[in-house]
Formats: sequence, structure tokens, C-alpha cells
Amino acid sequence: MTSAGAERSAVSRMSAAERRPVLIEAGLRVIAREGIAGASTRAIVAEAGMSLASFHYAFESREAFLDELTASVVARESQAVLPLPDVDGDLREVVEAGFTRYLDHLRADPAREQAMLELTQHALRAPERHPLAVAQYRRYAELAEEALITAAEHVGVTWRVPVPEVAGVLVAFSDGITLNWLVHRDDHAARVAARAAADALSRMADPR
Amino acid sequence: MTSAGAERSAVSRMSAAERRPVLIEAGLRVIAREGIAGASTRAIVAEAGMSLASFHYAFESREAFLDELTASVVARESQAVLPLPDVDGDLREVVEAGFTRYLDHLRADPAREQAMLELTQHALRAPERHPLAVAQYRRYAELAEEALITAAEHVGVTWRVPVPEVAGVLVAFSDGITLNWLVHRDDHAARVAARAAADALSRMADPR
DNA sequence: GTCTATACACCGATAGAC
DNA sequence: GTCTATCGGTGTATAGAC
Repeated sequence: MTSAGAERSAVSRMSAAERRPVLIEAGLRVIAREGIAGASTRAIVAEAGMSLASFHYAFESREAFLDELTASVVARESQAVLPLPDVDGDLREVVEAGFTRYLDHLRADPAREQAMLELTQHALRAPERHPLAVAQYRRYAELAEEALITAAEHVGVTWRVPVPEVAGVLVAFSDGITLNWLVHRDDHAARVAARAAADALSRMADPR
Repeated sequence: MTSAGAERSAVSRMSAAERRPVLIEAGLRVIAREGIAGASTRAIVAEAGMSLASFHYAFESREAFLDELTASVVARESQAVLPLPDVDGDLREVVEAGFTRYLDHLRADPAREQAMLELTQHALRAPERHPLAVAQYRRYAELAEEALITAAEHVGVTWRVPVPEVAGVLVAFSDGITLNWLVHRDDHAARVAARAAADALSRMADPR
């Protein structure tokens, strides 16, 4: 809308459509820093350098904003985890390398993963937002499936258990390892759990 | 305090010491029903059938209340998970039966486990409450250790990996399975993950 | 279209009547 | 000790000036 001849001039002259991603980005920073509870509309617009009224000009409500933020953030998670590390070895080693890569990602930006967990739990609270949490985890599962298929092809094995089920286990284990690392910040414990998870997952495949 | 000759008469005549557990109980119900965000002091006292002032007579602040609630709720979690099911079979089967028992517990009262997860994340947010989350998960790990030792003795094996590390993996996997079940409500997926977890854990022990 | 100013609800916490 | 009434602050959302 209004995107016809609009010039991209200054921050103070943005269309609502342009403001939305800026606010989403600012909101994600606030949530990572202070949690959902601290992500008031005032805090978000302050982070984005806008006035309070701009918020409700771009979004109908704070909840609608959080819904869109959740959806957008899930779409982005893709790149961080998907590209499988190009290691050689058996399936267990490849999967474990994938976990190691994810753990690096987690260590590099813990607040981000914590924010994702909070968004999930927030969505779980209201029945009308539950589908959002399901969509979020479906997306995780899709990414996991893709990675699992690639890994199996790479090392030349076949998944005995249906891939969607394997992917579900992978997502569940990753979640648990994430939450426990956020609590203990114990890299060794996370590695042990990752190895155990890789072990369990790799046993769901057979040599081709 | 004031517990000397106090008679246990009516609800309207309770000492602060008596009110505390009542408020904790009411607070837990509110959090299970509406989340931490909905657990305002007003909502809690309404649930407990008290006046607002009673709350701050029994607790210094809402945060102090949440701290005590978290601690008390962790202590209680013990009974629900600890008593190992008295199954026969190899270690994998015994551990899987433990997961099955926990999943029954989860299905019976999902809101409770969701509340526990929210309390953890709440504690993770403020640095001064982080130790509370650590204590919560240390307690989980203790319970897991106890169960793992009992299970190994029962089937006559020895843990090759240090028991605290095995317990850490158990807690992490349980967490992940819990969160994913809360999202998908998929019993089958939870069972598959539980079986995989039991498989991985049981491989950390050797025949005696 | 974009801002300032404000309406209105609810929050945690407390003063003061009883 | 226990209540009602209220304070000061913050939340979301919007009206109205420009």
C-alpha cells in the first residue's frame, strides 16, 4: 500500500509497511534482552526510535505484533541450523557434528534461543495462538527432516524409522539440550547429551 | 510465629504462616491456568479467597512469592516421578517404563508441567534468580540419579558413564519430550522419542 | 501520516480504619 | 491482625493537533 512513488527518504518518513519489519527487528532485540514480559509497546518503539502511535499504526495490537514476530523469526531460524557441516564419517558422527554446530549457534546467541522458547510458551498459553506454536515446531521439524535426509544420503544409509518421526525426536532432543544448557551453561553436559542423542538417532537408520 | 496456642478456627482467622502455603497452592493453580503473566497478586488472592492486603502480610513481594513457589513446587515434583515402575526386563525396558510413567504424569496434568517450564524461564530472566533455576534443575538431576542407580541395581548392570552425566542427559531429554508434547499433544511422537532416549541412556551402562 | 497528549485499566504495594 | 480504600506507576490503545 502507498508504495507507488514513495521515496525512501528518512526514518521519520516511513510507510506502515516499512515500519513493520523495523519494529519486528526491534521487538526481537527487546525480547532477547528482557524477555516477553519486558517487551511492552513503549519499550519496542523506544528501541526502534519511533513514537508510540506508530506502533498501532503498523500493527493492530501487541498480540498481533507478537504473532507476526513469531512467524518471521521462525522463517529466519532456517539458515542458522540447516547447512550441514561437511564432515566425513558414519551417520552418528555426521549427526553429532550437526548438534555441535547447533550448540555453537546457541553459545553465540543464547538470548535468541531463549526468546524462541519464550515465544513458544507464550503461544501455548492462549488457545487461539496454539496453532502458531504448532507451526513453529512444524517448521523446525521440516528443517530437521531436510537435514536428516541429506545426512543419510551423504553417508549412504536409509532411515528405517519414518523420517518425520526421526525429525520429531531430533527436535525434541535439541529443545531439551538447549533448555538445560541455558540453565547450567555447561558445555560438557551439552556435548554428552548431544552425543547420546546422535547415538540414538543414528540407530534409526540401516546401511543401504 | 504466633503458632503458640492458636486454634485452627476459620479461613478468616489464619496466621501469616498458615496463609503462605494456601497462597502458594492458589498461585500454582493460577499459573497453571493462566501462566505467570496472569498470576497477579490480585488474581492469586481471589483464587485463595483472601484480601489483597493478606498477600503482602504473608510475603514481602510478588517476586519473593514466586521464588518460594518455585522452590516448593520442585520439592513436590519428587513423588510424581521417583517411584520406579516395578517392571522386569533389561535396562532399556526399565528406563523406557520410567519415561512412560512420566508421560502419564504429564498427560494427567499438562498445565502443571507447563507451569514448571514457565517458572524456569522466569527465573532465567533475572540474574539474581538464575540460581533458583539452577537449584530447580539440580533437584531434577538428583531425582534422576536416584532413579538411575535404583534401575541399574534392579537389572544388575553398572553405569559406565558417570551417573551425574547420565542424569543430565535424562533430564534434558525429558524436558525436550515434554515441551514437544505440549506443542503437538502427540502421544505417539512422545513414545518414539522416549524409546530413543531410553535406548541411548541404556547404552551408557555395562553388564556387571 | 505522524506526532504529543491523554484516556482508561490494571499492576504491586501500603496507609489507615476497624 | 485483617480488612477496605487508595497511591503511584505502567500497560495498551486512541483522540486530536499539526
